[in-house]
Amino acid sequence: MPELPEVEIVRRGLAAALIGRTVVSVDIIGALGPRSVRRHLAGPADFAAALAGHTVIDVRRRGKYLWWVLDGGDAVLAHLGMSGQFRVYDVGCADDGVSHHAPGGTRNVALGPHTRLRLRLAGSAVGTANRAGTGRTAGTEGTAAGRILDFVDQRTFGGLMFVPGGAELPAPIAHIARDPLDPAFDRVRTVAAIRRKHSGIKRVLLDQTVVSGIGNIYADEALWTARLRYDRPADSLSVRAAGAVIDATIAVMRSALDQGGTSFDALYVNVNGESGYFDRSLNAYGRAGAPCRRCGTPIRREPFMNRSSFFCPRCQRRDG
DNA sequence: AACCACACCTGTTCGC
DNA sequence: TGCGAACAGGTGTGGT
Repeated sequence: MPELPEVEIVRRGLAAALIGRTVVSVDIIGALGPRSVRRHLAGPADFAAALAGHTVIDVRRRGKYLWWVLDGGDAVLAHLGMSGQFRVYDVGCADDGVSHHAPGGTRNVALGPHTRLRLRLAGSAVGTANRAGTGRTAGTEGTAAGRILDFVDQRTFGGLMFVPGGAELPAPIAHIARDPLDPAFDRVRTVAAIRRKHSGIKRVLLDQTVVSGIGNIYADEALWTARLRYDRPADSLSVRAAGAVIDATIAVMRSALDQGGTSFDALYVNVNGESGYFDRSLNAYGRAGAPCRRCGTPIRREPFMNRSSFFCPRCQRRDG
């Protein structure tokens, strides 16, 4: 499931693939395609029309949301939900792609069963990638190349919307707190916010208005590292303990980022369809019955918030 | 105001 | 063999 590290991998892939490119067309695919733009209240046709003709100038992220900054200061806001993917394909010259034979204008890339949106982009990235000594000029590679961007989403929890004037921070996510990997993340304020909550610490870590980007997997991993059980009251934590939890989220998410993210199944892949490897490093999540890597006690799984919590019943304590 | 339960959604797996 | 239940879980909403 995509949490912050996975979304950041996708953001980097999108930045490389989209910046400097112009949206030529937007196709909304199949009966479920409109669901992927359901949060765009003006409707699918309006979404497609609003986006066409715009050039992408940046791709940014906050927590699990990412957005494309468009020329003119508008934005396309996206969330992967549980199973959303962006996939990038080069399809040769855009000019010879205008004779659309297959539905959706596909020339040589088949539509997958869960493809909800297909964008066609033209133009090439210009500018900063050009480095002295490479012997290449930025913009040469891929000039006039056509590129396809598919939004694929099996469970349709994800989606895109066009946000006028949303370049700096799209209004629909103004309530989302900064994430721990944000350079402007305020650790002191976040620790204080955590310690004001009477809920269990895991519930607080999953509250995107307190700190964003953390989902079920990395919450369990951070709590294992900090030796806290999921239901430990947040307002019972010392400043030091709450800080340790935050530091643990940072460490585990940075580590996952270094390994390309966590993949349990085909639901998370990068823009080239490749999986990450962090699942081999997990200490708690998905390890029910397996020995705790610290003390050997079998990891326990308990239902929690319509999902599962994994923890070591011996070295993760509810009481301080 | 703070907190909590639940709906939303599809494909896979499991038990009967 | 077939079928329904359980499960995966991030987010927004509405109720307490």
